[in-house]
Amino acid sequence: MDVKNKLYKNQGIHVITALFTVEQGVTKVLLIKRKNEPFLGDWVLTGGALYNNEDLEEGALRELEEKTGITGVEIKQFKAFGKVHRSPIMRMVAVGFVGIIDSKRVNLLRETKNTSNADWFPINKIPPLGFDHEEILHDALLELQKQIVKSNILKSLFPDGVTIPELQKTYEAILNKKFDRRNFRKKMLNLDLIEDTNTSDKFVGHKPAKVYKFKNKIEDKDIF
Amino acid sequence: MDVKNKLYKNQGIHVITALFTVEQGVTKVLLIKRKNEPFLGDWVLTGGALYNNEDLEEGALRELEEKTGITGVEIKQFKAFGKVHRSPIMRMVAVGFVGIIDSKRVNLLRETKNTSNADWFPINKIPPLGFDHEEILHDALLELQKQIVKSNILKSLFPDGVTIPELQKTYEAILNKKFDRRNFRKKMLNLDLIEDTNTSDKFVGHKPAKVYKFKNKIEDKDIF
DNA sequence: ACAAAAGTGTTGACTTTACACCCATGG
DNA sequence: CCATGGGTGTAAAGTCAACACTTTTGT
Repeated sequence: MDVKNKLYKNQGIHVITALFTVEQGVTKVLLIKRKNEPFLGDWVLTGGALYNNEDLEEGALRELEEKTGITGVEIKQFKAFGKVHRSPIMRMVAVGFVGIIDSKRVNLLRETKNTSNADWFPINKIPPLGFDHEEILHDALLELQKQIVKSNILKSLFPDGVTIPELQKTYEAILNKKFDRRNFRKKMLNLDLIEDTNTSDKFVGHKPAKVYKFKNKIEDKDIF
Repeated sequence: MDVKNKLYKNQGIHVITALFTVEQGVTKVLLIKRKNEPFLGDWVLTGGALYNNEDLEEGALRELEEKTGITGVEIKQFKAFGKVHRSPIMRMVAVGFVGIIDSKRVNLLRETKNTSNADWFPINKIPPLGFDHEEILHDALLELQKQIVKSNILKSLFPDGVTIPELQKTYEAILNKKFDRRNFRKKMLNLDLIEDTNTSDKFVGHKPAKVYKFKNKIEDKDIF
C-alpha cells in the first residue's frame, strides 16, 4: 500500500470511551474539557489517538487512564464512527467503547496535561460536545441499555457484589423505567447474569438483602 | 495532532465486507483472491483501504463494487478489528460490514485489476484467509445470525418479495437449525419484519405461496 | 413493638410448542 | 384424480404481568 497516495494518506484512529456511572438513581457520563486545539475548551468523552503499538481496547484504556487516572474498568467496543469531517484536523476514524464504573471507587484526576475539569454529567444535562461526541454518546447509551440485560457489563459497577434492590435502582436509572419489585427479581434471576454469594449486606434498620455477584462468563440466549 | 509523531504516524483504515448469499440451502460468502502483496494469492473478504473523501459505509460499498462489480447491497457495520499486527505493512484498523444478497441477481466480475477468481464459498468450506479475515468472517456470520431475527437485512436477498417457505429454508441455512413449518410461520409473522403483499408466487404444481416483503423500517423490541 | 425495606407465591393472560388435517394448483 | 407442497387450528406447557402479605432487622 502506498502511504503517500493522497486518497488515503494522513489517516488516524481515535479510541473513545463513554464511561458511565450511576449515582443516587441518576445515570452520568464522564466528560473532560480539552486544553488543546481542535475544540479547545469544549467538553468531550475521554479518548484520543490510538498508538501503533497497542490494540484498540488497550488504547482506549490507556487514554482513559491518562486523561482521568481511572483504571480497572471493563469496556466493550460497540461501533466505529467515520464521517469524513468528524475531525477538522485530519481524517480520523473513531472506535467507540462503553463501560460503567462506580464513581465513588475511583480517584478521578480533575486536571491532567491535556484535559481539565474531568467530571460526571447527568445524561440529561450534557453540554455541547466537541467532535462527533454527541452522536457517540447517544449510541453509547443505547449500547449500555442493551448490554445490561445481556452481559455482565455491570460487574465493573458492583465489583464486590450487589443486592437485587440495588440492581433494580440501577436498571431503572439506566433504562429510565420503573419495575415491579417481585417481577424484577424473577426476571433478573432468570437472565442468568448473577449468582448467589450466600452473604447479606450491612444491617441498616431493616431486613438485610442477599448479595449477588455478576458471573464472569455469560452465554448468549437464542431467539429462535 | 502531530502526524509525524511515530507513536501514531502511518495509520490507515480498512473497510471490509462479508457478503453472504444462500444457494439451495447453503450459506456462502464472497471471497476474492489477491493479486498484490501482502497476502498475494490468498483468499480474503472484499474490502480495502478507506479513502479520505468517503464515509465508512461508502468506502465499503465502493470497494465491493471495484473488486466484484456488485452494487445495490445494504450492508451493516458490526465491529472494528484493530490488533497491532493484523496487517504486516502498516498499522491498519478494519471496520467490518455484513450484508446478504441473491447471488443469482448480480453479475459477479471474477477478474478485476487487483483481484481474481471472485467466488462464493460455502461457510463450512472456507480456505485459509489472509490478514485477520478468518476472525472477521467468524464474527460477521454471528452478526448475520443476530440480524436476520431483528432487522430487515434479508431485504437485499429478496428485493421482490419472498414466501414464508422460502424464508424458512433461508433461516434454516443461516442458523443451521430446522423448524416446524406452522410455528415458523407464526414466529415470522410475529417478528414483524415482513408484510403481506396480496400476491402469490408462480405456479409450480402445487398450491401457490403468498408473497411477503420485508418492511423498510423495523422497530427494536425491548426485553425489559 | 414499630418502622423500613426484603423476600415470597398465586392467578389469569399471554406466548410457545407440538402435532394432523385440508387446500390449491399443475400435470 | 393424484402428487406436491402451502396453509391453518388447537390443546398443553411454559412464561409473563399484576398484585398483597409476611419476614428480618435496628431502634
